[in-house]
Amino acid sequence: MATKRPGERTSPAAGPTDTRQSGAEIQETLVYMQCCGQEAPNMTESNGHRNIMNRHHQVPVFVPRGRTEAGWTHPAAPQQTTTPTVPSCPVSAPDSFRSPGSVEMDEIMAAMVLTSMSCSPVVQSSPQGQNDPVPGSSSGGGDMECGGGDMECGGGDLSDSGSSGYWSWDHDNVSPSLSLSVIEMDSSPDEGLHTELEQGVELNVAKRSKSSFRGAYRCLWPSCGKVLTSSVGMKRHVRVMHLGSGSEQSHREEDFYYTKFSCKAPPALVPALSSHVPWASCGSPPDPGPGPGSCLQIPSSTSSSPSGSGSSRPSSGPGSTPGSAPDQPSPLSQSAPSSFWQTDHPYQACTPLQVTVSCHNSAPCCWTPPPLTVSNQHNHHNSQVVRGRCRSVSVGEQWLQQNSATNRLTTMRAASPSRSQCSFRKGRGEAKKCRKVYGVEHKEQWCTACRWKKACQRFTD
DNA sequence: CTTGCCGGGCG
DNA sequence: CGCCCGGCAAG
Repeated sequence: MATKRPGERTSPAAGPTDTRQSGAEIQETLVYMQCCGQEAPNMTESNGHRNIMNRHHQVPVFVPRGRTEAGWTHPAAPQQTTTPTVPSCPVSAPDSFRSPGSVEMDEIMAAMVLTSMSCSPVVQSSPQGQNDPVPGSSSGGGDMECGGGDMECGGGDLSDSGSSGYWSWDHDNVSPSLSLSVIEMDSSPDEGLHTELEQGVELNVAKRSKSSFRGAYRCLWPSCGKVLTSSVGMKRHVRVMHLGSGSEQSHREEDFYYTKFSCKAPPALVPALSSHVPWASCGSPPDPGPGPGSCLQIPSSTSSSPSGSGSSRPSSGPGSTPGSAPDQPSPLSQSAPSSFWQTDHPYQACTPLQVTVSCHNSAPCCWTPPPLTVSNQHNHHNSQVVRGRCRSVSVGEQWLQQNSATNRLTTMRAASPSRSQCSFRKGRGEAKKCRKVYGVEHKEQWCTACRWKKACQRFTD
């Protein structure tokens, strides 16, 4: 587990997908970055390994586009005097470790990279993608390179942390979203359904992100459905109510626990969708839909990706790509989830096993095994992924439980009549047997089998 | 407890 | 084999 090739995972992170970066955006990014920069030290403290990354961008990875919310920063860095609210004066942050100028450059670079990363996990596989977005940076190629280097380093660090923190991302501050990437990559089989859905989702998300729409934020925490209009507020809510204000990580993780949804879409949908995700991810991950996908999966993935760690930073999560998924335009979201569920389970239950198990008798025996097998198979498929998920993180688990995906499965197992040793003994047939027909008194009229206490030959079922 | 039968033993 | 029966499982 320990070491993983940082380069592979992390560096590629940058996503070509999201290239649209206007000057304005950049500026915004800058602002945030700097704000973060200040924070960085604090955050870093907890995880020694991340230093490198932090230096350049401890950023909340996702840079809120289009809207500058002062709020974004404050939770993290209260001490900070300079209010980022005004995007126009990025330089204002005096605290940064380096001279403003250099910092600026690096930060910009970092920001871009991160931004891109957050947007498209897909990219992970293609390192080149990273650069794509960068071009925008007027600054210098040289910096670019540096940035890349840093990224890599960062990646390494991250991954390391990831490895160690597999079971508890809390430790490393590895946010759930990270896992996403992993899942996506690992997971294999995709079913048409899933794919379709995902595609749809993707599209929707894309649309959404492009067109800044106004929405509300809904807390995804299991039993909490709180809806707030401001992301800041939601973050705060999550942090305070669910994460506990104390933890530093919470700053970044809040993002995962809430989702943005458009006013149109009924909040209810949101949770549903997200809840499904877990399973969905199992089935179809491949399509790493950019940010969006990630958003959806986040909860579940959280747990799953142990190593995943690094690349997709927490950031991107829902927050930045806000809406992440949930609020899709109704139709999709609606259909998707429900279908997921229904399809899913039945499917699981029946599919594999029936085939696998050879039933001599039509009887119960056959049925029994299936569930078990199924579940197992399922797990195997995603092996790590699934397991990780299950085990892992609180949130993920909670989600799962909530949705009872797990529960159902479990239940199935338990419930499944483990008649076990199918002795093939015929259950009591409905047909009357000689004994019943003729009665004990007329034993002589019974068929020989019956007389011999064997299976009745006269009235076979 | 009653039934239906499997598994075996005996001749 | 033909006959019987001990014993188990389902109802």
